Amino acid sequence: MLEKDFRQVSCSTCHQRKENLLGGLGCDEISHIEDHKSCNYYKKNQSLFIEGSYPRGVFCINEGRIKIYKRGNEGKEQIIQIAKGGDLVGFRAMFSEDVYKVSAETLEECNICFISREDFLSLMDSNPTLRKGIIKELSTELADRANFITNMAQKSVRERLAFSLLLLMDIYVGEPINLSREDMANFVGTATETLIRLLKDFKEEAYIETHARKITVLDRNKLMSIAGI
Amino acid sequence: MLEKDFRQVSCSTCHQRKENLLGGLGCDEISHIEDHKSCNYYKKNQSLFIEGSYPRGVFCINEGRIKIYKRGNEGKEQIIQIAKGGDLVGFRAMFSEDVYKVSAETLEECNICFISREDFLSLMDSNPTLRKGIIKELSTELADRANFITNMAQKSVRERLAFSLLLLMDIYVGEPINLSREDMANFVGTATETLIRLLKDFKEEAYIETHARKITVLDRNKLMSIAGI
DNA sequence: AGTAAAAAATGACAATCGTCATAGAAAACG
DNA sequence: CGTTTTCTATGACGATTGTCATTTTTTACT
Repeated sequence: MLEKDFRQVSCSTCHQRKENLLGGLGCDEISHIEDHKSCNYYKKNQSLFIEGSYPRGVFCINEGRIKIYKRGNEGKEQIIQIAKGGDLVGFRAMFSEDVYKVSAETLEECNICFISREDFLSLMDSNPTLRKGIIKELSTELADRANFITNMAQKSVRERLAFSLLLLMDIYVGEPINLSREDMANFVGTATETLIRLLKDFKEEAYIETHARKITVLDRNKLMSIAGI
Repeated sequence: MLEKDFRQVSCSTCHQRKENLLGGLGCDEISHIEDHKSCNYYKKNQSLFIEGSYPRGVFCINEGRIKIYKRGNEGKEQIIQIAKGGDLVGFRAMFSEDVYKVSAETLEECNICFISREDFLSLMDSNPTLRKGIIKELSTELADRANFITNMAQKSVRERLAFSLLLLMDIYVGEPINLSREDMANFVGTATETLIRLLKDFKEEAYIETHARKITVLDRNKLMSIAGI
């Protein structure tokens, strides 16, 4: 449970910022953001933005996890990415000068700051380090997605589930993976029933254990060999 | 068939350049590239770069088409993108300061210019228009790939084939689509045999016609409704 | 042009996976 | 604390799709 006074976060002391794309900012730049940003508390399952709307700025996650997803034709979500504390979200659409092509929604309680489009773009104009960081981030994500596409096309659901569990371990560091079965299925790219059946297999083979919806990985190496990495 | 004298292309008169990311360059910048770039003729099925190697610059396609692909664990290719005349290729890995995560190979005879990493990066430092163009391009491609992932996860092979044929129409403008069945299958993300069977269905339903390996779309609207767009 | 090699096409078959229906467990809520 | 609702789990079944084997067509090469 998040503290109430957590809701107003200071950029200058934010430990998340020091590790992320905004880590290289100067004091004056930070205080400028500090004065202009807004900081909000979000409940679980709240929407940050939806496909088709115009971006007005970027979201900087201080605490909590969110899903970035796209809806297919029948309305089914495909989760493209799960972002966590420290991640910047929603800047891609801003650069493409177009509407959002994906939606974002909190998976749990979150504290999230918001920096306006104008502030962020002017920061990028004046700060080459930030600029390079952003370009590098975009490029790295493109490579990740090429990999995601290849996995989708060539791996079985079982292999993709093993792969996804390993990815989720890096998102839920030190804690059990805590996603609804439907969200997990939409991340792996399968039907909820199929996902549940395969989780059961993994449980019986003792690669994972579950407590209610929470999943703990017991045999990381085995999952890696199933995932083919 | 490409003319021999096509092989040395001048940037200042290049009609491709005027339409692409390098369209906003100044005269001095162009002449600098002109002096430093190299220009090469490639045969069909020649490699531009492969996964795992370090990028030394960017490729600017003057004429011809190339495939960008990633190999899955069993060695099967997944085609991520097909680039054509005017496209810049291979700059993502350069920005991520890492090895290529994909490979590139010509699909036909090509004329391709090469600009070194140093030249290109310094051009980006000095030219804000180019920089913005690159960032926009990266962002747009990220959105495209989110869509690609969703299609892979949620559409049937038949739907993906219809979708792919529509994409290929934009790559083979005014000419029939000319890809090997294996490459098409690796683009759609299916087995070659399955692809051939579905092409046969489309042929029998008169949505396409084929002459040898070449495919002409007859009923664009029908394909759109199958693809779900 | 003629032959060799590669690519495309077809057939048969099995398995993965999605869908629908329903039961059971957990969570939410007054 | 019990009731409602949501989520998870399981069963049955069929369709889509991948694999292997083989034939036919096209392309490449001398």
